[in-house]
Amino acid sequence: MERKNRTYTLLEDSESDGETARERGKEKKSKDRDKGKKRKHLRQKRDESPSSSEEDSKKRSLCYSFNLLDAADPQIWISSCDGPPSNNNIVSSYFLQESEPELSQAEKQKQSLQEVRRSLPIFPYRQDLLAAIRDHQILVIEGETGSGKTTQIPQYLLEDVQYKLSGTRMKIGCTQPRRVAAMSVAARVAQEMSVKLGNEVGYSIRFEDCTSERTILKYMTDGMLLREFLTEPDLASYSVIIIDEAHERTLHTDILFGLIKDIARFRPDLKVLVASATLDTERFSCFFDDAPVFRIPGRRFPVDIYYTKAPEADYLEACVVSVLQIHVTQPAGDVLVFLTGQEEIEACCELLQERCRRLGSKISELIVLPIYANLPSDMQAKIFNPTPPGARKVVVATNIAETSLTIDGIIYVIDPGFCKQKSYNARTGMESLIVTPCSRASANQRAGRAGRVAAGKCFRLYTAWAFKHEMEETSIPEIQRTNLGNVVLLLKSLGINDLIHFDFMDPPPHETLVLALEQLYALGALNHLGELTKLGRRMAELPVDPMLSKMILASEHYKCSEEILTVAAMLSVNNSIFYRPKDKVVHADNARMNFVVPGGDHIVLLNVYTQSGYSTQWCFENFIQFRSMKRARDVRDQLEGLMDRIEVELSSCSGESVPIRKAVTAGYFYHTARLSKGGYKTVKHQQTVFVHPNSSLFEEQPRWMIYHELVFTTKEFMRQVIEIESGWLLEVAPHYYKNKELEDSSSKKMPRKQGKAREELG
DNA sequence: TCCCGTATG
Repeated sequence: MERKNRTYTLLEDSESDGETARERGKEKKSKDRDKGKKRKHLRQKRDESPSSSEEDSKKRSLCYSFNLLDAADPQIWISSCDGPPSNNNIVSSYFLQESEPELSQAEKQKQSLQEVRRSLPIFPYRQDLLAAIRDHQILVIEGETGSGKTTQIPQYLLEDVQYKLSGTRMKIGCTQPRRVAAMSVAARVAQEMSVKLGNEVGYSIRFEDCTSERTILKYMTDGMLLREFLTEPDLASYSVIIIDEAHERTLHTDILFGLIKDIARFRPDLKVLVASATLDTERFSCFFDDAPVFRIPGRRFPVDIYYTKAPEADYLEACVVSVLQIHVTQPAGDVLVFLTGQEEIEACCELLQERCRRLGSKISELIVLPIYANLPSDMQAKIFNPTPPGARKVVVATNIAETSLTIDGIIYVIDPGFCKQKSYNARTGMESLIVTPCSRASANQRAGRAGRVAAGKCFRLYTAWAFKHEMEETSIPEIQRTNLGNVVLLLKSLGINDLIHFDFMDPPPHETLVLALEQLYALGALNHLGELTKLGRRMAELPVDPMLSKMILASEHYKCSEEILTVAAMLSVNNSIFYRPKDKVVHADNARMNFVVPGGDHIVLLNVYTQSGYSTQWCFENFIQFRSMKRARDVRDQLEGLMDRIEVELSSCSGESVPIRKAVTAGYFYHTARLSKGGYKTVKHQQTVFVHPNSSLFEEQPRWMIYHELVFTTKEFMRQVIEIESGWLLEVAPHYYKNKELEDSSSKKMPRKQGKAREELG
């Protein structure tokens, strides 16, 4: 195993920081805590022969980490315990991986665990790290994957004498971007500390709080800590907050940055650690008032990087050929191919299988396996099966394999350099998902996947020039690519009124904030001064988007809260409820048609939920994603549990459609479209939009519709629509709609099928 | 006429 030289660097600029922090501390003690204040395509050409490029000056050698313990890198994936094993969420567990069949003495096991701990790259830095944490309130930790930072730093703190002596024992909180990471890391640390998971060491994720009063170390998702701000705006029960995987720049992590930087000012006793992979640590340091950076190396095997000599036009074909070349010319080792989505992956797998069939016995066995988030779990699990001797495994993946899961045995990575990226246009309120060149950081992450178990090779299907000049250094942070309605409501409820001047590390587009504020005002969540109303406060209690929240609150008036809770839960997973594999499109579409009822897609979703048998078998037969159904049930249960708090009584309209659609309208009146020549026009922006072909109303043409979301793919599509009557708009939002707006001036000529759906409703 | 990259509360 090759290791990079261990270098210890502690960048220090702010000599007076400790001083001022202490002074602030004195100030704080004398005053009451003021909680109210808180608040190009890269044209590509494949190398003729990847292995023959020794002389190629473009060949690079990078080192990447070998990772046993990092949060983002689960090594073994097993089915979760609850429910049938085949179709559940896959859950990782270091715990099971570590437990050996021979039941030797617990003592012996404990010893070997401590040996493993001492062998981690971070171990030699233990004392310096503790000293740095003692001397600085905020510390940026640059730790490569596999350094052990996620599991070890909290333990070092807990073992440290200083920490033990520092008065009241308060919690250490450590955030992770993903649920599985929070769970598996907590399990690992509990094992290392010989405590029961949920006692001293626990985790907190949505739907699952595995902590107790004894918990002093809590791993959690970043979104969960954000929610905790609502009940504890100064995080008083924490003495240390660790923001892990900060480089991923998730929406929630970015908001946490601003909030934590703020509370750190009047809580000098709070220690903040921002842990990130290499890259960007200077930016974190800069944002946190020049906080020092502490560097820890990781463990890694070298990965040779190969580029193409010229751009390649057809990267799918290039992938297929590259895989086959590796298979024929390279020593044993599995291959990981990064593509952008389900369709590409299915096409690639088909091509590979077809060519292998044609080559027949001339080549050894090639096992081709797809993986993407929407693939049913039992099919996902196949990628973790060990490759039989003599065969080679090829995993064709989306960027799910970039951070969310790790496959053992990968030696070769093929990277065409693209990914699908969501963007949000605040002027139209439209989302789009577009294939774009990925960032250099992303490309390096992909390459690193080849160097986990041994030295590896990464074949980049673009030129070294393109890598250097056409790719961005890092990806655009999520906060700049997404609708912020939810975030704005949360910040408002934390008492942060001036969002335009909120301390964002990378501020979102101005229009995004303005649209979010505008919509919250229209919903009645904000008054004309931009302050939260009573309604707004109730809306903020629910972990859903503002319009959905308003819809739920409105359902009380229409006596259909039971149904609306279901609709809300189903909408929150709607993009993946119907399973539609390419080879069974007809069957899948027929199965879906069986659920169609009049009124629109929301009513269809309600119908699916009502009819759904809680079994994998039922889901399989009806082309429904079991995982999504399970999630919908979880969301619904959670929301139902919150109804008390927001004072909504549970009631049912026995599935009658009009009250349900009126409640939806009360939340989504901003999303109205009216029939016009050649499609629909949104009422507020006069934008031409179309009914999505998957909609139950695709062939109907009701005059007025409410859409759940607007997405641009090949056209401007409304996804999830219901039919409404224009009069309802005046009923639910008289402050927003004028009678004049709703007059039908343009519809002298009625389209063929107009009104059909309504007749059926009776 | 479709196409859902990945997460999260």
